[in-house]
Amino acid sequence: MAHALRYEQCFVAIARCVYNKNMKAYVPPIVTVDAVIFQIVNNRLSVLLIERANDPFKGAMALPGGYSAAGETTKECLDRVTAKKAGLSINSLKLIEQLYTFDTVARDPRGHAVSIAYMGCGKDIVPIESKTTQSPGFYPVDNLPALAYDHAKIIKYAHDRLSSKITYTNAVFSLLDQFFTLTQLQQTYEAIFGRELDKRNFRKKFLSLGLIRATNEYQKDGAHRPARLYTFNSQKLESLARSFD
Amino acid sequence: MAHALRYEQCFVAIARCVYNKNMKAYVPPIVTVDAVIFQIVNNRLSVLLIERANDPFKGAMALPGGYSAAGETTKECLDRVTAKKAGLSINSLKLIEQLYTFDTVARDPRGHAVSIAYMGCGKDIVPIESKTTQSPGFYPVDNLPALAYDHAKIIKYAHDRLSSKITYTNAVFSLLDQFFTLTQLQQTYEAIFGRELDKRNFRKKFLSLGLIRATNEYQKDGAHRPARLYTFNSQKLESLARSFD
DNA sequence: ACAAAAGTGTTAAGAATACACCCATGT
DNA sequence: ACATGGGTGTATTCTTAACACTTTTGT
Repeated sequence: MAHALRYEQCFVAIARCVYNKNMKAYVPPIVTVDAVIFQIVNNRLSVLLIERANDPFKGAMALPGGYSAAGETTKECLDRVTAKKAGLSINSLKLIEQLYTFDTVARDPRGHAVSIAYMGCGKDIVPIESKTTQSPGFYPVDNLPALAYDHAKIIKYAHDRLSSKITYTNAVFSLLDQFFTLTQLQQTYEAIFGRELDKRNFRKKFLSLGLIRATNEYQKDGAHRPARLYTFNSQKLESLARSFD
Repeated sequence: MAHALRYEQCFVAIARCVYNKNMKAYVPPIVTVDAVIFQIVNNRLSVLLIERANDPFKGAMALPGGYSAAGETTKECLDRVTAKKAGLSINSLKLIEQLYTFDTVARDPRGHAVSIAYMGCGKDIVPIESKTTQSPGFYPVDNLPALAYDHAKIIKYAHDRLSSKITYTNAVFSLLDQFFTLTQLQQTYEAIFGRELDKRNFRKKFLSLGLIRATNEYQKDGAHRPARLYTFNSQKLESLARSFD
């Protein structure tokens, strides 16, 4: 009975969605979420992938994602599915934002799916494996394996968004430790842009933006002069006075 | 029987979405689309609104929008609902792009709805009224009536997107006629930014971008010197070499 | 002493800003 | 002739881009 009631509620929900073109009843599209989670690994921009446990695309690498249910926001849904499949909570990220909603009818072989993609960034993210995780791991974006669905396109979209985001906001903070050297900062930009920047110009310009401040700490890191550590004035996303690069 | 079969298919669709947290069955969220359609009216940025025919928010002004069904892309859905409720096809727009997906659980009083918002721009758009249209009209964004749902927030989001879009792309073309004067171009920027620009600097900079070319035509428009007409080299969205303003 | 990365300044070219008058037309 | 909006240039400041050597440390 309780079940019957719920199914009736489903019917009500569907009935609202029904659209009578050509007198045919339509079902609502399935809503899924997908996460593009970046971090810097060995000075390379890398993205979190899992290995699909089931068909379709069983065995292929894919972004962590899953079905959304009514009553949870898509962000809550995202947290649930990344925790389950990739062993990490989006709360451990320093930045998470909605990217784009991908909706080609033929996208998912099982039927029409609307996928709301999010982009997240963090530092020193380590997936915690469990019975439900599917071999999560980070893969450099410039050398990705074959991917399920249209996930290669989604990753490219996220990478493009991140590239432009770091030019007009302080979004790099999300890929760095709280304290970092100017070289680490520059290498993060270079990893995302995929090209080298001039050291003197980079430092001059970045310091002039007033986003970061020097600390009195130094990082000793081998047989060379120690590097001064800097920190962001704000760990929240802010727009730059003038855009970068 | 045919109906029973379809409902079964619905169940299958829902069953895929069911998520058993706390052993409760969940229904998928409802997917809707909303259109933020801009045009310049009397040198003011204006947005297309309809008057809601039904509850909730019956009688209030709202963005045209409606339920998405499986088997159509969200853009196809958008075209269908704007044609029905506002009497215009999105094909009559010079620009249409997906904005953001709004998904707060409490957004729609009827239940959890995920709304995929699109932004469109055009010139000389005239809604064609029919039995299904709901008093469509354009309202200046700086003087909007009370709006249903969270549509005020969606319009602000679209306006912000448009403001930044015209600084790093040639997107203004979508709000202008094929041939236009530099004053019209400047007024379009001013209407979107909500502030005045210097005439000489504006012209110098815009012409230096190489996006438009002068024609040999002039627009005579009253008791003053006729204005030269210009045209965009491309009517497709392109990025600017350096950003504007 | 040497290897390795950190740190630092100048010059030249280009872009942004501020600002005021003459031009062509219709009445 | 006058009212109206169209059209134009210069000087200053700021920003960008190109470019090479010295400093500090560990071995």
